[in-house]
Amino acid sequence: MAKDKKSLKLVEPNADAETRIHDDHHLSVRLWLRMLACTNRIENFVRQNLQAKFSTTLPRFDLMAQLERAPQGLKMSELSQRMMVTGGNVTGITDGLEKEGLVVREVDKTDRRVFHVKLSAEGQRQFRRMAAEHEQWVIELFEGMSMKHKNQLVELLGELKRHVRT
Amino acid sequence: MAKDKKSLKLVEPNADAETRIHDDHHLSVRLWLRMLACTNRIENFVRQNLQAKFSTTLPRFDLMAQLERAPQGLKMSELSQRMMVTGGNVTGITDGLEKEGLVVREVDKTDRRVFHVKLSAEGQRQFRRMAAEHEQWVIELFEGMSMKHKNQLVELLGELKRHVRT
DNA sequence: AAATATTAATTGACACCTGAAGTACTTCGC
DNA sequence: GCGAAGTACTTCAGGTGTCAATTAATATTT
Repeated sequence: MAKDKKSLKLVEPNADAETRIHDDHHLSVRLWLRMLACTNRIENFVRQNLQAKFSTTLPRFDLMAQLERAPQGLKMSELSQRMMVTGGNVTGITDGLEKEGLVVREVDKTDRRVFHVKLSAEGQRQFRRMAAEHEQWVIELFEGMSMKHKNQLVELLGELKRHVRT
Repeated sequence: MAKDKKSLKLVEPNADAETRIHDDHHLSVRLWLRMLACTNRIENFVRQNLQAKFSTTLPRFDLMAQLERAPQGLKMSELSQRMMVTGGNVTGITDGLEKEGLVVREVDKTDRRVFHVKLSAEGQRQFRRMAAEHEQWVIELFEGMSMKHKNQLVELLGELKRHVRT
């Protein structure tokens, strides 16, 4: 049952658009699941290594990494923001690191509500050792991929990050 | 102190290679951090919505999603593999869902160690409602990005996923 | 200055997650 | 058949994560 040309012109563009939209939606979910799978694998690998070689955890490492880049110290709220976790969580991790002497809470002179969290000398030493290894693990994980493709990924993820703001 | 041509030929290519390698290493870490930032944002968004609109959590949703695609049921170990989490964890999440009647554990006829976990009728109903909304959230999050770029991302992440195989 | 609102950090309840140890069952090798 | 090895799942301790409520200090309003 062939349709005449007029009918085709009216109907098919809509059908195509719908197909395109449907594919696009499917594509978004597919993309999200694939992203999740990749990060999970890498995260698991890094976490296992941190545990096996340094008896520490990813959140502890992450917190120390933030502090290493901020020698003047960071407020609890700043850590919370940068680590993208809630404040209560930061309290717990900081407590643990402080108990082990890797981190110190310094009181603010003018606002007694805030702490400036800093790496201790021991914390710096330990972090540097871990960071060097950590970099190797990441390099190893990504070594199968060409620099060109890595650059493309960084670029596309940057775009995504901007769109996902808030 | 100028070096002669022979010396230059020997040394400079190495220097360039080292620079390139260093950039490449830096790039890998940069890429990893950016990936992590993206997935964290999306994950937080989805988790908050699941909590607010369905009073459930991402792991529960994830487990149900796995079961929905496998009407014949999945063993605990299969769930563990597919969700990329440990077995002990799956036990806990399944316990919770079973207690709420969304999931059932059926014993295997021939091997009394294994369970076949399935969605209950109620579980299927509830999951379908959640899945429809979930898809909308994901589409919304990715809507700023062109289909072409999404396809590129899927492609590149697929390559990465293959390389990261344990 | 006193009342009110806002902000920084902590606490507590609950869910997740891992790794290691434990239980129950099946299979292997003789 | 029978004991050892292996497999499927659970349990437990400890760290991570959320949200909501709380405490303490600072800012604002009147």
